[in-house]
Amino acid sequence: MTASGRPATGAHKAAIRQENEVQILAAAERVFADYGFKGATTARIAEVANVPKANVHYYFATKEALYRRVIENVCSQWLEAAMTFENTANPATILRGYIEAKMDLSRSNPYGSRVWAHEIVRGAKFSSDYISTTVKDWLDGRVRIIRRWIAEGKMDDVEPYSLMYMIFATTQHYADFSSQIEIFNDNQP
Amino acid sequence: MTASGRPATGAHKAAIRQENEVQILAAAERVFADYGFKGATTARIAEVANVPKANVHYYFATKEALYRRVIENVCSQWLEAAMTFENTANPATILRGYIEAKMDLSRSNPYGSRVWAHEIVRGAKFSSDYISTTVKDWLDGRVRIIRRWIAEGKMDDVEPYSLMYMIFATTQHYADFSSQIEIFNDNQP
DNA sequence: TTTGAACCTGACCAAACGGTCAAGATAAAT
DNA sequence: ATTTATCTTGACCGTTTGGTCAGGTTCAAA
Repeated sequence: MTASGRPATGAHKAAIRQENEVQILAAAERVFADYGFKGATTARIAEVANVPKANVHYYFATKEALYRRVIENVCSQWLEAAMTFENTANPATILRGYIEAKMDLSRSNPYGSRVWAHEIVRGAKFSSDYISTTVKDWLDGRVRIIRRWIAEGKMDDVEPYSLMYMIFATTQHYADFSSQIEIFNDNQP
Repeated sequence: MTASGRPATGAHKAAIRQENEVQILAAAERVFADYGFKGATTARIAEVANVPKANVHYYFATKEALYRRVIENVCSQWLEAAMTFENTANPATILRGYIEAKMDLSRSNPYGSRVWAHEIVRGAKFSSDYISTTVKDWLDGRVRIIRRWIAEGKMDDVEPYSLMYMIFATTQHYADFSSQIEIFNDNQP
């Protein structure tokens, strides 16, 4: 095995590695979403990815390592959705853009959202380091921008953290609780 | 074992059964909240409840039966919180009362909320029957009341289901995602 | 005091699980 | 053509898990 996780030589070998990693990661995302960390089995992930179980362990040493990769992929997608904060439009436009980007992600990648939900509800056992550094820095940055808007009289004086939590809660709800909403909606998606 | 789950004779025996069931259910709620259905072990539940593992199975035949009891307890608590809809105050007062009752439950019983979150994120495998009957009937009833308020011009014309989902999402977020919020809050609860 | 139903529990078991490994297949470098 | 590194996989293993069970204890009714 390559130490770096990147192939040493050869374009074909590189393509094989790339393709298998992507396939296993996608399968893992689905299975972790449906069963949580403990409930997901490497055998099931292998089955969904269409590779033998031993091959899953060839590309990802442990179930935990695979899970961490899935978690980080999801979260980095979300952080990118907040790029809209950087432009100079008015707060209403920027926040609407962020909310729409977040809703789009909930629709296009509900599995990732549900993996994250499992992880946090469980107590963020594997992701607390990541949250307390990368994610917290990101959030504090957006909160500072909101406070500036308020100071400049561009928006109502709301508690910025509560506002962000409300956006998180509502946008992710449609992915995380989709099974409940579908039942309420007479099983129509 | 009694077939009905209720003791046949004797006040003392009845008290023992009652006390053990309550203790096991409380322990199960905590453990299911922390680990999800699959991740929770009957051994851990027994440990938290301070009874031998075999005794857990004496009172609850299977892990699934115990889980179902926990789930139903949580949901019936929530349905009771919506009693405020029945009185004749104006919509703003009624909705504020409901939201406050829901927030109080999130604070007083975060474990139950998190068990429910695990269950729904996983796809509502064990609770879909309950949701499609009891919970759906309850929700449709509240939606009819909101539609009436709108028709009477007592509140803005918002989509009632979306409003209810927003209340669910925001009130439960503080219990379900408390580990994330605590980290954002510099690990102060 | 006897009897039997309900309660209690240590020891046990089969199944499922994450992970390992040796042996073979493939492809790039020499 | 040979070597070497990477990829592939069926078979296997130790551990954990939900659940069982036989044998014992407690308590109330008769």
